[in-house]
Amino acid sequence: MVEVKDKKSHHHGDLRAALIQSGIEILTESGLDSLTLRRCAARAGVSHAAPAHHFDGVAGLRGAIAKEGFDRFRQTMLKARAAGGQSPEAHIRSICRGYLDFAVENPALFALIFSCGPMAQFEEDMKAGDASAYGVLRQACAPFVPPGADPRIIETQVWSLIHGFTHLFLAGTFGPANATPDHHALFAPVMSLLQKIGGEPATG
Amino acid sequence: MVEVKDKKSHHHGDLRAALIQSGIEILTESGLDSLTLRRCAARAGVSHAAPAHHFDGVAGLRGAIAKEGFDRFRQTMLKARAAGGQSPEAHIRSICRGYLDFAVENPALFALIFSCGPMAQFEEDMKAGDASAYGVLRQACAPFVPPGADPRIIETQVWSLIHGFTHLFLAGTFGPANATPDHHALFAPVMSLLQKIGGEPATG
DNA sequence: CTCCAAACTTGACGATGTAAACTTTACACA
DNA sequence: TGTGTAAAGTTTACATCGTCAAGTTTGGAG
Repeated sequence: MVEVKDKKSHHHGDLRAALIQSGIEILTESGLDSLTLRRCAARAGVSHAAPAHHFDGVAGLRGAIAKEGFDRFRQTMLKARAAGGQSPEAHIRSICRGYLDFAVENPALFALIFSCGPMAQFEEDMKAGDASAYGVLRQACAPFVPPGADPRIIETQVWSLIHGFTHLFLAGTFGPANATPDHHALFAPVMSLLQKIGGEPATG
Repeated sequence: MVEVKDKKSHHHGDLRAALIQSGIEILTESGLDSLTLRRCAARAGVSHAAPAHHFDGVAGLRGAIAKEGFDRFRQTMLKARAAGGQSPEAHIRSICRGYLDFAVENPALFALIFSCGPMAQFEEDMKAGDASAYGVLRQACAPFVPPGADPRIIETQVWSLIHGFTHLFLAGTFGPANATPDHHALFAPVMSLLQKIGGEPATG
């Protein structure tokens, strides 16, 4: 069958993907409170109860959107890494910039990702290593792990730092976010500490 | 401050405070999704539309609860500071422990505090200095600010680190939160980096 | 005592999530 | 080729939610 939806057809083609896409658009345009099963259905051009056949209630839809958002999150960081310098230090810096930029450009989606329960839907991603958004960060931390040390120490420090700054920045803790023309200026303390965390990459 | 006594109400003694208290209880017992105007009203023993006379819609109620939660947050940190050592390093460590502990013990309230728009309701608190939860943290950072330096640099680093760890911990990024008997064990990397951030207090 | 405004109630409306019953379509299978 | 069945989507219904409008109670000022 063709992937183009036939309006005469009772079936949609790929309603699940269409609903996720609609949800992300709604999130971007109208914020987290506007993300609704019925609105997603309407935007996808189906009846209000259609999503029930693809997601387990509104929580299921939110989880699926969060998962898709998590993947776009990862791609943003990969792109940032590729665009910057190629040293281990530059990699960490670029990825953290990508982290912040994604959140600033997709605040509602970012909030959704971190408000879907205990991230249960990413459990397999977390174990998949480099395939997940945090795998990219983990990869960037690896060169700075001293031989024999637990990599999670540095990972925890870097994740906490970049995520905390990003979340607080979105929350307006560092001043009204929309009044800040360049959020990278505020980002300097994080970058400087990042350098201190990394120190010298453990060569070998 | 709220004068509890003479706010002579006709039917209820102090419905506004009762609604906030009911909301916090609902949050603690049933989570963020269960926080509802009607449920708060029912628990406080009033009709479903009574809250409208004290808060501007559900957003107003959430904001008021967040504000009260923010104050309890601050008190938790103050208590932690008083219970620990009295050196500048011990102050920062105790406060960060209080930060994490409050979030672990009140996850829904913590989430609410950081999900109420751009924290507009705390604007005056932010400027009030030590009177706010972040004022306590700011105070603890002060001894480590080099003479003439911008205090916001170290503040940003410490806030981002402790808040990021706390938020990610609640989200389960470091593993299922309920499967972690002692969250302070995971906290070690943060503490070690905190020591590195602080370095030597700028004796003045 | 009268009267008013604040505090609260009642009733209604549209929007939402969800479940059940129904209809259409695709596809395996004979 | 024809048919049955299950998936996919629709329709209807219902409880709950936020919010508004109007009515009712209450305390106190004049």
